[in-house]
Amino acid sequence: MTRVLVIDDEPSILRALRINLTARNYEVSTASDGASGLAAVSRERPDVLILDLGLPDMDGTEVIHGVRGWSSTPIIVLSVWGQEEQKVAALDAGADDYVTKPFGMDELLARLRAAVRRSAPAPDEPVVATPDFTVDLAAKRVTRGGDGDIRLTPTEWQLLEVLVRNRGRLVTQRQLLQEVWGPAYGSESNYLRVYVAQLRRKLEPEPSRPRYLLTEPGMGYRFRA
Amino acid sequence: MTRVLVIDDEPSILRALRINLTARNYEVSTASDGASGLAAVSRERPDVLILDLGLPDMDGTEVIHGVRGWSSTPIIVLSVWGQEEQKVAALDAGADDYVTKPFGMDELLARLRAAVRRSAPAPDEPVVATPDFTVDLAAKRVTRGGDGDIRLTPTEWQLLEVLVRNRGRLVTQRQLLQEVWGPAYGSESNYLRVYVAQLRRKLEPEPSRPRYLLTEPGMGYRFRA
DNA sequence: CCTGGGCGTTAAGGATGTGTCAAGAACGTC
DNA sequence: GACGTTCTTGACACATCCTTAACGCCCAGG
Repeated sequence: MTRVLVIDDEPSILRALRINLTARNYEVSTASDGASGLAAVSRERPDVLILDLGLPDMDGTEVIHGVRGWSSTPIIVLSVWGQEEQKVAALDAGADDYVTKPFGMDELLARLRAAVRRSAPAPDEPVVATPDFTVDLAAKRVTRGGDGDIRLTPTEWQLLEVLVRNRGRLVTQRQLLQEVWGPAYGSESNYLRVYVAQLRRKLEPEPSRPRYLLTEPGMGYRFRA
Repeated sequence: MTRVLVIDDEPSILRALRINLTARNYEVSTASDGASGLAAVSRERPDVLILDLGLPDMDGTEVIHGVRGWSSTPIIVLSVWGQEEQKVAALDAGADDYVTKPFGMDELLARLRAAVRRSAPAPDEPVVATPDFTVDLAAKRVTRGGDGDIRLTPTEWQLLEVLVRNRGRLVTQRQLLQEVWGPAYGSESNYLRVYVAQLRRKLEPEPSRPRYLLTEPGMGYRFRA
C-alpha cells in the first residue's frame, strides 16, 4: 500500500485529500506546517509527498531542500495560480511535479500515480553517442572519435553530466548552478559561461558554432544528441 | 455519465437545458440561485457547471470564487449580450468559457463537450501537438513539421506556455499579462499584441489568418489544439 | 461620413545576456 | 615549500531581447 504524506495548512484540503486518497487505497498521513512535515517525513518515510507551497512557518523550497538532503521521495507541489517563480523555484529545488490550486481530484491522482511509477529505479542508458564524441555516464568518460579520452575537470564533468542526463531538454541556468555548484548558487551565470565555453572547446568540432551544447538566450542550455 | 449542474434563475432556460441535456445523455440537476447552487456543487460534485451571471441573490463572480476555492470543475458562464466587463470578470475569476444569451443549443453543447474533455487529467508527458507544430512543455521545445526546432525568446515562450496550458480555454488579457510580466501589469495590452504577433509569425502557417492563436476581441486570447 | 477604440504590424533605442580572454586565488600532490 | 591544476573573478566586445512609439486597418456608433 502506497503511503502518502500531505503537508498543507488548509483543513478543508487536508480533509478532501484524506477522504479521496483513502478511498483509493492510499495510506494517508498529514501535517499542517513545514516543521512537523519534515519530522513526519523522517519518521514515516512516505512513498510520496504532497506539499503545499504556502505554509505558515517556512518557505516551500526550504521544505523541499530539507527532504532532498537525504531522500529522493517524489514530491508533488501544490501552488496557487500565477506564482510561476515560486513553482520554478520548487522544481529547481527538487520537486517532481506540481498541481495548481484549485485542482481536480482526477488530475492530482494521475500525477500521483505518475510520480510513484517514476520513482521506480530508472532504467538508465548510461552511454550517449554523437557523431563527434561519446559520453559514458557510468564510467565517467568522454571519448572523441579518433583520439582517445578527453580529460575533463570535475566541474566540467558535473556540468556535462547534468546536461546529458537531460538531453534534449532545456535546463535552466538556476538548475545547472544548483546542481553543479550547490543550492546557494543561482544567479552566478558567469560560471556557466566560462565552463560551457571550456566544454565546447574540448568537445565541439567547431567551438564557435556549437552543434551539441546549445544556448537558449535568457533561459539556459540544452544538450542535443 | 457526465453530470451537469445548471444554475440559472429563469425557469424557461432551466427547462430547455434539462430537456436537451438529458436527451444527450447528461445527468442534469438545477439550482435557481447562487446560494443553493454552491450547496449543490459541494453536495453533488458535478462534472461541469453552467452558470448564469445574472442571479438574483449574488454576483456571478462570487459564485465562481466560491467554487474555485476548492475545486477546478469546469465552469461555463451564461451572460446577456453587451455585459463585456462582467464576462471578463467571470473569466478572470476562473470561468472556463462563456456563451452569450440568447444562445444556440448546438453551441452550448459544443462548449460543454470541450470543457469536459479538457478537464480530463493532464497527461504525464505534457506534449501538445497540432497539424502544424508541436509544443513540448517539459523540454521547452517547439518543433515544426518538416524543419527542426523553432527558437523562442523567454517572453515568447512564457506567453505560449500559459496559452497552451489553458488550451481551448479563453485566457484574459489581464491573466496573460500577470502570468508573463508579473502582478504589476494588467492593462498593457500592447505587449500582448506585439508578442502574439511574433508567435503567430513563428508558428502559424498563415500568420495573418491564425488557426491556433485566436483573438477574442475585447477579452483575450485562446489556443486551439 | 466621420470618429474612436481595439487590434496587427513594424522598426529603433536601450537594457540585458552572452562569448571570450586573462590573471590571481585556492587546492592538492609530491 | 614548490609546483601544476583547477576554480573564481573581472573586463570587454558583441549579440540578443525587451520596451516603446508610431502607423494602418477594421468595425461600431454617432
